[in-house]
Amino acid sequence: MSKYKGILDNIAKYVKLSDDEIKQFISILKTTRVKKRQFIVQPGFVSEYQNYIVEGAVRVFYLDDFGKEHTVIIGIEDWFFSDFYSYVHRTPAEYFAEALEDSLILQMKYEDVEELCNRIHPICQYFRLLTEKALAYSHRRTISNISKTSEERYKEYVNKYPQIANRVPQYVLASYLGISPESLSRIRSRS
Amino acid sequence: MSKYKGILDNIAKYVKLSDDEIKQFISILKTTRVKKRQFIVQPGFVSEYQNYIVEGAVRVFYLDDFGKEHTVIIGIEDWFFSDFYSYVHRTPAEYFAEALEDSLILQMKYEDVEELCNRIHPICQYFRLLTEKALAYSHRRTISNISKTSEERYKEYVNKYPQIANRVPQYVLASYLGISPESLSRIRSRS
DNA sequence: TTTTTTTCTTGATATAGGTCAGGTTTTTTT
DNA sequence: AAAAAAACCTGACCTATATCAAGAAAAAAA
Repeated sequence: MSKYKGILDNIAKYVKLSDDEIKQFISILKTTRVKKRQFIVQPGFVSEYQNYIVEGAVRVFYLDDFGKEHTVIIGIEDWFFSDFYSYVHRTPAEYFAEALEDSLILQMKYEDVEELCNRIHPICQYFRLLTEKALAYSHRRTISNISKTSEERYKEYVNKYPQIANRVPQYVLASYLGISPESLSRIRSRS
Repeated sequence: MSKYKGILDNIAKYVKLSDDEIKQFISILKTTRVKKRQFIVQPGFVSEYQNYIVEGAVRVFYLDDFGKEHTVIIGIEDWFFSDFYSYVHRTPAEYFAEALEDSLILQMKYEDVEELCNRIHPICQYFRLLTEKALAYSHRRTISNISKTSEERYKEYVNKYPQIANRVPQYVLASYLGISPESLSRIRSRS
C-alpha cells in the first residue's frame, strides 16, 4: 500500500482533486523516517515543514524556563503537526517535535504549500477546511483546560482517544493535560 | 467612513481582490446592531454566522453544569467570533456570544462563505490564512493555560492587550484566564 | 439625585494538585 | 541474560488558588 494513501484519502474527504493536481501535490512531499526520541523540529530554527504522520507517533512540546515539558500536540497516524506558530509566522520555533516511536512522516515545505495553494484552488480549500477543524478542536481544548479538573480532563481524553492514551508514555499524556506525572498516576489509581 | 472599511482592509493585508470580488463579498454581509448584554449566539442553535466586529466588544463563553462562566473569546474591533465548533461542524452551539458593549457587527452565513470560497480562489485564500493565524494563536494560548500560573497569565494578557484589559469587566477577564474573580482581584492588588 | 444593579474587594477557610524524595517496575540496550 | 535507562508509583508535605461570605465601590437606571 502506497505511503501516500493516507494523506490522499484525507484530502478526498474534503475536496476532489484531478489526477494532475494529485501528482503536483505528491511532488512537494518529502518522505522522512525518524527513530524514536529523534527531534523533527527544534527551538531556534523556523519550522519549515508541515508534517503528516503516515506511521508512528509524535509529540510537540515546549520546554519552560524551569526545565518542565508541556505537550501541545500528541499525534499518531493521519495527523498533521508542526510548531504551527513558527510555521505560519516564519519565526524561530519555540517547541520541540519529537518522535515517540519510529515513524514515517511526509513533509511539505511552507513555500511549496503556499505556492500550491495560490495556484490550485481545491488545495487551498483543503487546507482551509483542515485548519478550520483544527481550530474548532483547539477551542474545545481551551474550554476544557480552563474549566475542568485534572481528573475530568484525563477521563475526557481517555474517552476520546483510548488508543492514544494506551500508546504514549504516561508522563507525555500528563504534560499534555497540564497535570504532573505524579498526580496523573494518583488519578489513575483511584478509578 | 464606510462600515466595510475595516474588514476590507483586513482582507487586503492577505490577498488582493478585484472590484467585482469585493462587491460579491460585501453582498453576503449582513449588518447587525446589538445592545450591551444582548446575545448573538445561544446554545442549542447552530451558529449560522461568522461574525466580524466593526465597533464594540463581544465575548463568547460557556456556561458549565455548576453555573460558572468560562470565556473563550474576548473580541473588540476587527475581530471575528462565533462558536467556531458549531459553525464548522453544523452542530448546535454550546456557547453564548454576548455583546459587552453596544456593538456593530457584520455577519456572514456559513453557506454564503462556503459558496464564495468555492467560487473565488482569493477569498478562499483569505479565510485559510486568517484561520491559520487564529490556530497558531490558539496553540500559544493552550501552552499558556497548561504551563503558567494565574499571575503569569494575567500579566501576559495585560501586556499583550492593555486596551482590552481596561475595557472589559474584570470578571470577564478572569473567566477568560481561568481564574476566579476573587483571585484575579488579589493578583491585581499585589502588583 | 436617589435607588438599584452590577462589579470589585477583602477576610477566613478549604482543597486540588504540585513538589520532593525514595523505591519499584518496565523497557531498552549491551 | 545482565546492566542501564526510562517510566511509574507512593508517601509526606506544601502552596496556589478556589470557595464562601459579606461589605464597599462603581455604574446604570429611575
